[in-house]
Amino acid sequence: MAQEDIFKKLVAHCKEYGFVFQSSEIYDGLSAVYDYGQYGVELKNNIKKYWWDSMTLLHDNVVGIDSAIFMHPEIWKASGHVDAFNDPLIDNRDSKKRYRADVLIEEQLAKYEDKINKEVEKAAKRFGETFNEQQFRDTNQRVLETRRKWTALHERFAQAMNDMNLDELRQIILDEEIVCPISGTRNWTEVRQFNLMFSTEIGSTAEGASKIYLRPETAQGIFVNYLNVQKTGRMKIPFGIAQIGKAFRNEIVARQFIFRMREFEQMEMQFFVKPGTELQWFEKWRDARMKWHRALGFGDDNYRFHVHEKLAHYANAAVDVEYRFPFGFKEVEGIHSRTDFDLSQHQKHSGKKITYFDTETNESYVPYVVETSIGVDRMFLQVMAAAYCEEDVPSADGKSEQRVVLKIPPVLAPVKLAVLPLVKKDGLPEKAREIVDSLKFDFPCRYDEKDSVGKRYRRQDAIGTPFCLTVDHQTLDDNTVTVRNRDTMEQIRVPIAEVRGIIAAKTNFRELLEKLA
RNA sequence: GCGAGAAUAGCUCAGUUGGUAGAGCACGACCUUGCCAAGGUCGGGGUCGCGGGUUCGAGUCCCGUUUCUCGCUCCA
Repeated sequence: MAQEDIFKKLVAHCKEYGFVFQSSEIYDGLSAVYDYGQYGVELKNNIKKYWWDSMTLLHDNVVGIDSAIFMHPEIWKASGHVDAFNDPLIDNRDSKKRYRADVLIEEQLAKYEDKINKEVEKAAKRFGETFNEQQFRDTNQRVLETRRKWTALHERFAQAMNDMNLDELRQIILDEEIVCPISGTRNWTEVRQFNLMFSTEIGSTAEGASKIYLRPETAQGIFVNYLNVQKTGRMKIPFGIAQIGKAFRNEIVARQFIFRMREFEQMEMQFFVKPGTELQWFEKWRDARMKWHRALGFGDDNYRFHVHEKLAHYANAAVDVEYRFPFGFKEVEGIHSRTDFDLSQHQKHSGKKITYFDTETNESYVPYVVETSIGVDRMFLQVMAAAYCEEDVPSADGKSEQRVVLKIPPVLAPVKLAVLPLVKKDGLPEKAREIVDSLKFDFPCRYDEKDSVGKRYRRQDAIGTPFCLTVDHQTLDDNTVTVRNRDTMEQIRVPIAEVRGIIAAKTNFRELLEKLA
């Protein structure tokens, strides 16, 4: 089956079985925003717990925080988001191509510079042989003319960018007769600005409200709390701060289901280190994070690193963990060596000294940062994609049929155990209810008595329940039940008293975390 | 954001030249069977995405709009 088909089925499955719904669906939906359903929220919470525990339990030098979504507007100037997230874009109506208006104008400036250089080069070569005063004057005139144009354009452009005057930017493109490289025409649309940050207002308008942004990443909440945590937690470098929280980006095109959403959740850990040691910590965390992914058992070959060739302005090393999705390898997590960019920027913009005094070396420095940043929603999609299976199984009449099963690692599964009376009579339902009541304090259990037991097994397969416990007539005699394994469909008969221990051992985080320690 | 296509029950879909909406599965109740789904009987559920227009009459034709899919574009 084509990989895209599997992806479509996965999306349909997510909706049909209560994992993910489109936001505001009864009002025709809201683009690129999704809600998690009754099983989705359980899976998502389990993923978050796996990450949180692996960070804060396994490392005594990593602590968590939960910072607010609203932050001081100056933070986004310091971080570079206000500038970087405000690109002016223009479309060519003929080629249907979109360009950054500022880039088009910069290219025009570069053309002038080329022209000047070529003239000068040509003249130097010619006058090396013979000198002609008239030619010299003409060349000089042309160079001066071009240089004048360059200067005028440069000033006009700088002014327009400074004011973010979109009409002026468009006018510059028209005046300079800039054409689309594809269509060669000057049939341009208006210049539009797509601010990737959502904004709202804080304070009552009567008293003069001020613009405030919904954070486009959670990292800055950690950076601005660096001093608080370091001091109150008596943290010594190296140490890390972990955070799970929502972030918001007004994506121009946000598609591919929950892979790219306008409102999404990040799990980020910023690890503060001594300058000069950042690359070895970068490597350590890169490997630790890969281990975390592979410990889930979806197959080591389905993960790979993607090393960034082009680095963001703040980074001196960056790598992605990619997973083989049905639509190709895609980024799930990023590990970045962010240098001291963020803390230095906040030091500059806030005017507060953000340095660490190292008592071992008696040095004072701005710490370097190694970041691990993973999207909860992408991780959720990755688990669902990896878990979704269509299997041929033998049916009662000897033929083969298909079952859809989510092979979610038991520790992440939304429901751990389904308790099923074999028949809906003879006191079996009552006995089954009794078992649910005794186990519901330990892990999520579900009771189901509707339809044949085979059908109930399939329903549990579809939501990834790792174990089904069946109460039959023998149970009433000797207090034993059968426990069915989701993946092998094999059953074992065990005393009721042992069920709690068996299920708990397989669904506890301890076993998984021990692989990472 | 641009272009093309689509939208009818929870899901998958049918619905003729315009004449007051159907199937299968799913769901609920009861009966029956009883360890790997789809026996029987009965039942609930749709202002046909939304808003206008044409018409005696619109699921069907026209316009707008929203959402989705695909392509382009974008993507710290």
